[in-house]
Amino acid sequence: MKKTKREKLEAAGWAVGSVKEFLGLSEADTVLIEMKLALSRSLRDRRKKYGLSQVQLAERLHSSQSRVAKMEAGDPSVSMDLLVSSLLLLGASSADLADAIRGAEKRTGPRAA
Amino acid sequence: MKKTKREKLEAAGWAVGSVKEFLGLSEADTVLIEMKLALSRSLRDRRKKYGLSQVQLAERLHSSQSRVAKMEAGDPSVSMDLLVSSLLLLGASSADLADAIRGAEKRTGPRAA
DNA sequence: GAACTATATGTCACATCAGACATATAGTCA
DNA sequence: TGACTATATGTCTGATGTGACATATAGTTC
Repeated sequence: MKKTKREKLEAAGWAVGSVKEFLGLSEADTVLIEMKLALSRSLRDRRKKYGLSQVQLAERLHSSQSRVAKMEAGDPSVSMDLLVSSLLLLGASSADLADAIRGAEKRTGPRAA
Repeated sequence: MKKTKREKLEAAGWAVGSVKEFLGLSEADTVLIEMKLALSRSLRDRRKKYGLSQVQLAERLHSSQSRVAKMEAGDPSVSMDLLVSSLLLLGASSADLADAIRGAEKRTGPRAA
């Protein structure tokens, strides 16, 4: 079964080195976390840029100070949806979000691939 | 966090740019939906590019065919986290995701990612 | 020191999302 | 026709995210 699936994959055009993307679940997880952290930093930067406290931002988001703190801390209980919608409510454009996300590739050491 | 029925209508409609005014969606809500739709399209494109069925993709994501269908349909029950992590498992890079997201504003027709 | 502000952390009830399953629809082919 | 494949849709239950609250920590001003 698995052999068949893999054969189909490679026959469909997967580069040999890229097939590991399917198997490397933890690698995808890492990139996802990096993306969230990038959005977290972007949120904090944007909040400070407008001179808002976490409480003031929470009011604007109809949320709470503790959740804003967790958003900025990259807490696992914060979803990407919440981060993105919060950034949008702070005036970010989709291009701004794209910029924040673009550099979030996984980093395994001092050098980035 | 108010959504659900609006998103359901919108996801079913596909005339996103005009639905915003029809339903009176906020700009942030609209952009978030557009971003999710952009990721949905990107997921479908990527799956087809590798010649996978929804069932085959579901197996690799450790998910189900119905959820893959909902992801690609832009169903409101699908989170951005799920879309992004699925794309990452399909080999997308953070730069790929940035590209998909960047054009998600003021879009009125389909486009490949 | 007290009082005040800003941020962080832990917990909880409730809402939302997840995978799974059944089933419906649509297209293909013998 | 019927069998087969791919995709879509509805719903259930367990898992996860959310806002709210209490409380802790840190810095500032008096």
